[in-house]
Amino acid sequence: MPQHPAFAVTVDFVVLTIRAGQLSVLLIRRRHEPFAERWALPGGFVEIDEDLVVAARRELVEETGVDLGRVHLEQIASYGAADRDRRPRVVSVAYLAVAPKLGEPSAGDDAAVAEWRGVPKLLTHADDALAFDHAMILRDGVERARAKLEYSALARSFVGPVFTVSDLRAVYETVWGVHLDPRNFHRKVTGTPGFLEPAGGERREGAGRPAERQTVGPATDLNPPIMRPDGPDD
Amino acid sequence: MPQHPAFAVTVDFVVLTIRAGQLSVLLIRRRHEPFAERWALPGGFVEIDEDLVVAARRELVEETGVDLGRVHLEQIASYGAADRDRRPRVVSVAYLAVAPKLGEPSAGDDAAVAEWRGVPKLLTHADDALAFDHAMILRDGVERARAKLEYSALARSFVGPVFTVSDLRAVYETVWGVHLDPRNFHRKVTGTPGFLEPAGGERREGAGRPAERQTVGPATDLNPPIMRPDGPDD
DNA sequence: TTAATAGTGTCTATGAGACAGTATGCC
DNA sequence: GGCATACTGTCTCATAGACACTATTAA
Repeated sequence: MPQHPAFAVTVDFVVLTIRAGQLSVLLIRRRHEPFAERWALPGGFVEIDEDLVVAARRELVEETGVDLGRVHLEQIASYGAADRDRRPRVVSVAYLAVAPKLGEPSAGDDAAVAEWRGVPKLLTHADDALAFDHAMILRDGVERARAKLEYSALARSFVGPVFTVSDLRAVYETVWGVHLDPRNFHRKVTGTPGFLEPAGGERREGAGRPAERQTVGPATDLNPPIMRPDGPDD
Repeated sequence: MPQHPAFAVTVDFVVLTIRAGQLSVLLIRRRHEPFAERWALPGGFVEIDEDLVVAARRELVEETGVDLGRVHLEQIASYGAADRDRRPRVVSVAYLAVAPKLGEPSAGDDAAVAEWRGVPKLLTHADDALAFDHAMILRDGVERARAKLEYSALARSFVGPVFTVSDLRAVYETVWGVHLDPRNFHRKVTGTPGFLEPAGGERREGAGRPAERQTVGPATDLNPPIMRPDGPDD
């Protein structure tokens, strides 16, 4: 039997949420080399007997204090180019989490700073701004989220348990960076069986007619999908 | 700085093609423990300075003699449950390849046998039939291929450089396990700009009017997609 | 001629996008 | 009242699915 080359395995997290009307990702500023003082996705080394997702959650808590409860979580991909890291060979498994507004992060462990950063601005210069190949991971994660809004019920993961159709529309508009017709959107989401359940009651917010409260229905897929318009328009 | 736990990293390949009118996957029968004599996806350990995709191609050639030229290739996901393997901790990165009819495989290296196996029958008892967690990997790979037929030009990867609309329809019918209306399918694929380019000339094959020869166009995405009918019907 | 496959045309139902109009709140 | 937001209805256009029909071959 051959000797197996010894790899280090890391997990990295793309945690997305919407803050201040902007698609945001949780970043840390690295305390140690390599890439000390550079911004990076939270993550770290997997223990030898630790499941990958467990490791990802642990590192997230250690570095940012953010505890993902039962939020949506899925694997993005693995990144293992032979020259991707300055240390001995590393393969990194990236995960995507989508959550409603979480608490403020608090830096800990290997992180000097932990905070939410706006995605649109970050993507324009991510290669310069982020450590390792985290720019690519971020792009893949954001694109995954954007794509899943089309054909899955992922959008509900960005809002709390009770929300309105407008809240949901804001998710689509924010993540896609487009403007959607409120009337057609309303007809679409309320007409998709199992996507929304009326929660009863209304919610007043500033001017205008109060919106009916909604909660999540059993549907996990949208069929037919909500088509994404061609490109950003705002 | 902490010591990094030493992982072994493997690559596994789900190579799909259509043989004898059936969606087929390339499997090997393992020569060595663990899971000696069991069927498995081709794959093996990644060298310490080797890119993941390079390793996957190398292992495929070593074990099956199949050399993927410029065929479609993408990562499926990584599989790293802490108890997934009997050996020291292993994380496996799985790749999907889709190719037109390749040569006959020839067993080599760690493989006692290498051959194409029909996917539908395999999926019904994959957990018993395949080593490690390769049943899950196979399912994920097949589902990825099925999904990508809808919105991408992946179907062309199952056929040679010159083909007919019927060939392409056979791909969809075989991979999805459904029957499609030949007339609507023809209208759909010929009406999607950039999907097909007439290659000139025709092809006679048994009875019936000869089909016009086609070759691949520049399009990589299908918009609107070709919708997959509800379920298998043959 | 018959059978088989390739390709075109036509009808209908569905749904997306545009947008008028109504309901109900705040100022 | 004026304005903003929520919600409903209506129109049009595009397209998927069903299927009639024509075209071209082999047997």
